[in-house]
Amino acid sequence: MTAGRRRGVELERAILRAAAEELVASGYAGMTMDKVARRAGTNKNAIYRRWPQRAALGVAAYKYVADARTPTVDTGTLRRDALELLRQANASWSSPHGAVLRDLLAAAADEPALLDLLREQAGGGALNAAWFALLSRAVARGEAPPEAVQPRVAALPMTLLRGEYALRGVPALPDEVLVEIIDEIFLPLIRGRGLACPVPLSAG
Amino acid sequence: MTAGRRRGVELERAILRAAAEELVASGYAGMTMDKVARRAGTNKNAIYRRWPQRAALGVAAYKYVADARTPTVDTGTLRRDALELLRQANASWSSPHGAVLRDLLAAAADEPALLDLLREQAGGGALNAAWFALLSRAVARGEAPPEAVQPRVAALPMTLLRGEYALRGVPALPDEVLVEIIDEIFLPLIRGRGLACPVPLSAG
DNA sequence: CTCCTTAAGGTACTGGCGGTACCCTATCAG
DNA sequence: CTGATAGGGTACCGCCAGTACCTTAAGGAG
Repeated sequence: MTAGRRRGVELERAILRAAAEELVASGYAGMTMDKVARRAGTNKNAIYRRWPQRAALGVAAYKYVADARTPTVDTGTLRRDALELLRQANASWSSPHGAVLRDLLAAAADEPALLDLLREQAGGGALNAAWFALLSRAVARGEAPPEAVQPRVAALPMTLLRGEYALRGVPALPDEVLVEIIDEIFLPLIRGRGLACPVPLSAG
Repeated sequence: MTAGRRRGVELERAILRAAAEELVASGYAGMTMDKVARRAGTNKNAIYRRWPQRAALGVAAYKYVADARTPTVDTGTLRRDALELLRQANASWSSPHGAVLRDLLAAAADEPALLDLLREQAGGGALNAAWFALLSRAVARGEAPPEAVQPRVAALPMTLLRGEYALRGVPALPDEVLVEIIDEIFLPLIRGRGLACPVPLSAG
């Protein structure tokens, strides 16, 4: 056996791998330091030497699994672009990887420092950029008014998706919900932002 | 001293009161059974005889504080109605009472049975009805098209408010955010739902 | 008033957890 | 070869949820 004693990066990877496995197996609440140590074939000391808090290990383990793929779509129409992006997000969130993320988010309610790290992962950077790009293309095609390119509009579908996940339980959202979000809210809003009428539309 | 030994309802109220105080003082995570028992001047037995789980006590304690006021507004215009309702919700959520609710919601991520109870409290019933009433009045006044009276539209402002709370931290949302939610999203959406154009508005 | 059921009080315990201390030992740089 | 570094093993502290067991006050039935 070339066993020897693992050191440095090698051990660190082993710990992260073990932590990630515990995370997907038992959730954050079940990711015990002892269990991670045992699964990694080491002991708590080696873990605490690297991450001072259990929560820090949780975030690190999540990052270790998260592959941070940047979603890109370009189907040619606004509606199909939006639907596709939303479907990708739904698939991602309902995967084990997403379950871990949601679990971590819930668990880290009292650890404000870690919340920031997670929020970034939860759909901050790349995802938002994708929605902006989608809107810009729609404007270029004449499918949407220029006023629609706005942060709050771009973030809306993902916010609604999050809302649905918060409202319902764990399982993946049925596709009809995604279609509703797009057809009942997102697209009507974009249409409505074309009309700059501060005064009610009654009168007519 | 008329001390005596408290029994039945009297003791139950004392426990609930103590639990509620611990809840607002230290959050759900800090609401220890021992601390509740000590504050109530009793012991854990008396608590476990009534609530089999700590989470059950948490929910009961929350209900004990929650006053379940039904919000009602009627200012005469859609925009002011919506803004007022949203401001009330914001004030309620940023109050200690709201902090407890958000804390409980986060903590109960792995207790699905309790989630339902909390979700109801979190703005399910009465609040939704208020938004429906608001929309209906706007339609009656001619301020909104009848197509706007729809569950997803009614729930939208509260969903966005929740989204902002999830995104940012604890503190109360500044009023500009509420105004933006109404002016940039809610009202344009209602306007947009008047135009039933499945085909893009380009072409013109 | 007495007795007896009921429920509250007190205390101690189990088991699991996060986190720390201490000491032993393998590894690697010099 | 040697000494600093870091991994390994183990025991420990304090805290917590939940349980067991016994003592003691309260209140109703007779």
